[in-house]
Amino acid sequence: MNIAAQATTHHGIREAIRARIVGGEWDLGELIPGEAEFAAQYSCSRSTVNRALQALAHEGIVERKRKGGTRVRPLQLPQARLRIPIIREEVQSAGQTYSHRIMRRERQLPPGDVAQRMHLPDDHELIHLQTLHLAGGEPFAFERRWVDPVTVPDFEEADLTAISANEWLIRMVPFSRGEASLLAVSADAELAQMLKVAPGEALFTMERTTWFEERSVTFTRLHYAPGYRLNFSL
Amino acid sequence: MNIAAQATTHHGIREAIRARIVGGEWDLGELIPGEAEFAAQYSCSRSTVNRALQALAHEGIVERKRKGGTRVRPLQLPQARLRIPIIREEVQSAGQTYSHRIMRRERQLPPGDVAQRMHLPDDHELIHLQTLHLAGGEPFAFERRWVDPVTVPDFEEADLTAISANEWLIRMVPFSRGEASLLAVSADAELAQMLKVAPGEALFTMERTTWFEERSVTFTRLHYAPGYRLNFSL
DNA sequence: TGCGATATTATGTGCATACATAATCATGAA
DNA sequence: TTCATGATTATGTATGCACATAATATCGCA
Repeated sequence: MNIAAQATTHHGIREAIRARIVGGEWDLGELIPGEAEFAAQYSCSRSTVNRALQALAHEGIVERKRKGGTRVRPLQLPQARLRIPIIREEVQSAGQTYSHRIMRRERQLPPGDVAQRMHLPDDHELIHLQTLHLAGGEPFAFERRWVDPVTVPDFEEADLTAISANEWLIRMVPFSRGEASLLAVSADAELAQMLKVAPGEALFTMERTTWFEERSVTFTRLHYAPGYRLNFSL
Repeated sequence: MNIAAQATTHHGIREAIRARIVGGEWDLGELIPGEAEFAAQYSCSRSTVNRALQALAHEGIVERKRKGGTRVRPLQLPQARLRIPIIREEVQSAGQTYSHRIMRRERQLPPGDVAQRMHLPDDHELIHLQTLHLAGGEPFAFERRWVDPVTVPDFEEADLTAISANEWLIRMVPFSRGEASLLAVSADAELAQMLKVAPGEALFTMERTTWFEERSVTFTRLHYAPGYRLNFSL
């Protein structure tokens, strides 16, 4: 019933142990054999078993404690690696031609909730950008973005016709960390007009705030046209 | 500017190198020093550097190729680890009391789209369950679930008053893999009544299909009450 | 010059060993 | 009995070494 009888590679052993766990050899929360025991079973060194078990712990399959041993994780909480898609790639990989139109671009005071999410004072001016993303000429998503010109001084003169603001920022300020929320909103009049849908339509929405070393970079609110799904595997 | 000057532990070195990458010491796509070079710089063994760089590669910060060396990843695509919350924990961690009411429970043929998502023929009977999840007595989310009684024969007689179907299934069929989609839907009449909102309201919705070793376990469509946000960090 | 064989090189991996660290268990004194 | 102390034990981690593997560079020959 083993998935495959591999050589004594660390991920061969990882898969072997995973199969035994999934196969129900041990109950949830139960202690599984120690590294030395596995090493003997698979005739490999303890280091190799260690790497295998560490990988399983990293995945959340098992929990390990010094001296406490390794046990099957009691409640297997589903988790997934979610890739935030780049809109252009998303559209193109669906076989459609991508384009975008900048509807608005100006320097202004942000609304209170935006300033709050970016951890900025109310009187801090930001660059406000509205972009309509199109797939095959049809509205795909509408984006409202605020950028902090203090953190990204070059943004104000950036040429955003060839490359979208999102990709421009990723290129200029990589390795920024951030927070994101997913939610559903009803289309207001402006959104309805932009996306060519009826007011009140349910729109899948993603908000993102990103920082680079404690300095706010950008906040975006992205509304997808109806029918959009964000898929991932768990 | 170093995060911290640790000893020569593999994750000390990992963070040191990460800081140098983030600090812009090398351009995007540029080759960074080899393992031997880093080992010399930090006076540790090549194995230790190897682990550190492998971790960074796993994170997507760098790309490694045998003989090709290690280079900073050209386009840093944002990705996140999304934890699918368990509703009870979600409600309780917000300080509210959780409860649920089973509104419906019967064996029936599923709608075509459900059968399709579970990779089942149209004439395969499933257990259909409708549950209202409440936070502090108020509707929090409404769930329609289909369970395959062939894969999970015990489910039909499961006592779902103390424990929710979701947690029951996680306990009985752990380690199942699956797919999920996030989307926005407008409340139909039934949803509006269940969640006590106006028809047409935008509802954040999660669909999940899970399998255990090629056998379908369950498909759920979960509609959250308005105002819900799924938060995560990137 | 063109091309295939060979050498070189950077990462990938396994192993034996040594020591570190944290939690538990056993011991013994108050 | 209770509590402090030290022994025990399982995992965590670093190291030197050997060899595997893949991609590139180089060389030699036609």
